[in-house]
Amino acid sequence: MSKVATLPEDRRNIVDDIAEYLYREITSMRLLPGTRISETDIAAQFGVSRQPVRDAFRRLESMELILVRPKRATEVRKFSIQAIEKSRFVRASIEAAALRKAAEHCDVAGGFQLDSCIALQQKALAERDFGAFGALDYDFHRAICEIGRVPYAFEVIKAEKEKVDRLCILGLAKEQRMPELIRDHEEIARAIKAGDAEAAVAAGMRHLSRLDDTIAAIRVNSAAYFADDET
Amino acid sequence: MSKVATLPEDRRNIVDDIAEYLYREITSMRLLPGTRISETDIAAQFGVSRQPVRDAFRRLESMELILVRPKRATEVRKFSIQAIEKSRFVRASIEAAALRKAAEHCDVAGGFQLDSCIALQQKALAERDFGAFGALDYDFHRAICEIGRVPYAFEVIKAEKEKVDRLCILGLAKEQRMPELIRDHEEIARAIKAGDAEAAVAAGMRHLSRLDDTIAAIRVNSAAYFADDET
DNA sequence: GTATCCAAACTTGGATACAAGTATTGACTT
DNA sequence: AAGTCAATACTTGTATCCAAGTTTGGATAC
Repeated sequence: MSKVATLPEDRRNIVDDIAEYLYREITSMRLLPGTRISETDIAAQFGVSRQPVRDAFRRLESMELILVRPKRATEVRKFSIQAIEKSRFVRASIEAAALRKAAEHCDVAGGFQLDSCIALQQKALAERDFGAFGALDYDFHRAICEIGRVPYAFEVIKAEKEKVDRLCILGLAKEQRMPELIRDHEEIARAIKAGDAEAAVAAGMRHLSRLDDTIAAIRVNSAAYFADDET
Repeated sequence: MSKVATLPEDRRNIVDDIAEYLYREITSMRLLPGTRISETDIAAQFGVSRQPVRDAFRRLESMELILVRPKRATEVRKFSIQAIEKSRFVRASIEAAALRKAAEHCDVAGGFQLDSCIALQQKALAERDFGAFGALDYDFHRAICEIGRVPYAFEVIKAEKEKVDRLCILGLAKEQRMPELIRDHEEIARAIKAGDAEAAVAAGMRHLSRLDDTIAAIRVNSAAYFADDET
């Protein structure tokens, strides 16, 4: 009875807490790439032993967010040009496939879902609510996957997006680009609703490529956060 | 001096050994889905403490190969219909993008690389060397990624392929289908060399879809290895 | 003043001991 | 004989201790 209710919260280990904390610190760039972190320090900070911290480190290591160097030190992983390239290729490939599926399966309800995302996004921009704007961008891309009946595609997009989003925090003048992004969404929605897969993919790829020069600029301005070669 | 030489082998932890061992056991289906494995047992088997085994378990858990249930037991993860669908969608998406790139960038050397793979594969089939046949299939898809100048794409394909390959070990009559697969490869190579991206993608997708009925059959014949719902 | 070398402090890797929860098996009661 | 309950064995989670290697800083020799 009550066990069923207590189980979910009981499942949350110390490891989960620490891993989630570090994940947020790193992906929000409060912990910068190259920063050294110590199992002992984090353990003391949370008032636990090193063991759960160890497990949390292992989890973040498998997410490629930290670099554990045996007997040496553990540090927040720097950006890798190759990793970014791979991530962007994966996301573009998945997004293209999802767009084709969406153009194929879009119905009236789906079209309305896209339009409603865009309208809310225009509202958020007008109100300068940039947090909501980002969340709605999220929703738009998720809607595409749902319309295409490939909801799992968004899991991949989300994972790849988060990798690059950490990087983009370093960028400037994001607000100026938002109207452009909304126009992209409008174009994508139009193509999907028209069932024109190729136009949807073309618009989608153009949308994604807008990040390229931003990333290139960050790579120059924040070279210290980039690894020299892949380790 | 000698330190530099000893470091690479020193980097190999016990954790790596255990994780690799378990990985091979699971992906080769020597350890069947649902089999319960214990940290203590594996530790005794390797003559080490539970600590490195724990770390190895965490690594395999993040690869979704095992399911660690706190205080209960750890077992080899069963197949999930949803996970298979997702994996196949991801691979198809990446492969389609790689094929387009390959058709765009293929030169004489690239064409020769593809033809040589196919020739060797025909030889392997004639000699009934099925191990070599599988390895060459691997090489063919890697060659496509290299020709398309997206080598990292193969890392994704490889990861997704391994997930499904474990499943396909349960299938039967793989040899009968090999000539069909070679003809697919020939068609793909022809389209790539001709620079016809859409034909290459079409042939590639047809190639991948040959697994669909095999998987459907396995799902019926080996229902015990499939999870009821996603956990 | 500079370079070299050694020692101490800090890092993670691994082993052991204990804690907490679950499943199973046995005895006991009905 | 069947069902219930409790004890026991087994699971993973956490804490602590020791081992091994790297780095860093200071002392010493030149």
